[in-house]
Amino acid sequence: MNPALETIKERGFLQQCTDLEGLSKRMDEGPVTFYIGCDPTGPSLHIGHMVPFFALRHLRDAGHVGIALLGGGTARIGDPSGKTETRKMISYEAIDANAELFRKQLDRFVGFDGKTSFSANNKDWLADLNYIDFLRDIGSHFSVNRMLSFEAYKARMETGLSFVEFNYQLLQSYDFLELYRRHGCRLQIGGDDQWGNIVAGMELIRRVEGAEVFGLTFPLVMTHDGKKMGKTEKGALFLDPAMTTPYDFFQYWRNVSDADVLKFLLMFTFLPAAECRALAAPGRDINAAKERLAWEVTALIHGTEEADKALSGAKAAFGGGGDRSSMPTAELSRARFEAGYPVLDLFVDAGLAPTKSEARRLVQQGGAFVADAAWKDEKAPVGAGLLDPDGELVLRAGKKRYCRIVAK
RNA sequence: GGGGAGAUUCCCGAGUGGUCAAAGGGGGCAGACUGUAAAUCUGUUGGCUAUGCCUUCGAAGGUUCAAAUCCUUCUCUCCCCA
Repeated sequence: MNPALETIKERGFLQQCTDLEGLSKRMDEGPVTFYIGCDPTGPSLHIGHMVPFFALRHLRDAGHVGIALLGGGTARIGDPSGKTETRKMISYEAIDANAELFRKQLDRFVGFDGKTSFSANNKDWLADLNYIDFLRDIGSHFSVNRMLSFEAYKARMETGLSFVEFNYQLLQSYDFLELYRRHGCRLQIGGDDQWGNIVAGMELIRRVEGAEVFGLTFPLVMTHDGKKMGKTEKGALFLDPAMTTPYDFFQYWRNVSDADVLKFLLMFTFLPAAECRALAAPGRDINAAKERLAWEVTALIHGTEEADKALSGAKAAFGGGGDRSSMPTAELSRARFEAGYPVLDLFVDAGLAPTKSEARRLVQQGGAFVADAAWKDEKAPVGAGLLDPDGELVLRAGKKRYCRIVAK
């Protein structure tokens, strides 16, 4: 098999391929142009979006040409694949703004050079489509019977599917065709929920252009206990540091299940596969492997400096040395400590509890720690005497949530 | 266009005049056990100036001493027929 494909497979990115042998042969012959689509439906990419882009880098590094297609046009109607209900419509302005944010984040991760990797936006050819022409030229190639047999639509037959969403597949197929015409794109890669759309695009190109193109999907990445990877209590694991801090991002990886460590090392880092396997080998310190995983992924997304800081902050919090100033920090008024800071307010102000009732529960259940000692009395105020000489104080909620307070 | 069913707290879902901040499950949080893992067990899960007060059962009105529960209008969803 083609070495680039071998890498993809070895690292766990290969779920299905329309013609593995044919694709392999094609890739042996020379650079293949491929694309990944991604609809800008929110203000930031999250880690779940990134799986195909890790693959893009592997393929790109093997000499192939990757296109990141922003779905500025398709986001206007919403993809029903893998969803159980209609997504809310987003304003055109918001989509355009999101697309630009996505493009910047992707540029940072992929490094678009305009030759071996670049971005495109399907708004450029979808926004001004003529309905009649589109039906005539594209729509006539689609069979409703066939579309209804696709798993992506089947699931929605129960809950309802609007006509608009039903057309998503046509637009995505048209994207593939357009990229084939403009850039000679011969391969579309994406999550396994895109299989139906990818195959449809492939068939459209065969009918219209008589050309053979390929599709390849990645497994839907689940944690070993069956949850969607990258989902936290607070929502997804975002790339935007303002939405998910590098520290929290780091902690997510530091806390993955033992059973997921190897899989995540292979998929979300660029460490050689042999090294990944060695790190996660039985008998090796699994926590060291998690720490490495966390550092590597954080460094890829936020840079090595932020990764170092997150690691250092985590070590300080969990008692492994490190630098306390890298811990999550909140600045509070010194005067309030001098007046006696009500504990409940303190935990709320530090961001460790969303409401005072939650803070109260925390204290009552023995999960509130001030300077490493459990605080038992919800009524007792925290005085300035507990601040260390630097005017600092470490609070902890439960076992893992830390906040360093700096009194000013 | 006609007929029917429904909208409950983060999610699913019970509740059909006071005993309802609302059963049960899921999820979350906390405790125990641990390795910042998993599994398991226990507790907890609207807010607050707190033995009480305020907000919440699709929206707005109304009946009543008292409404998630009854009436009116509206919005939305689903199903059947055309």
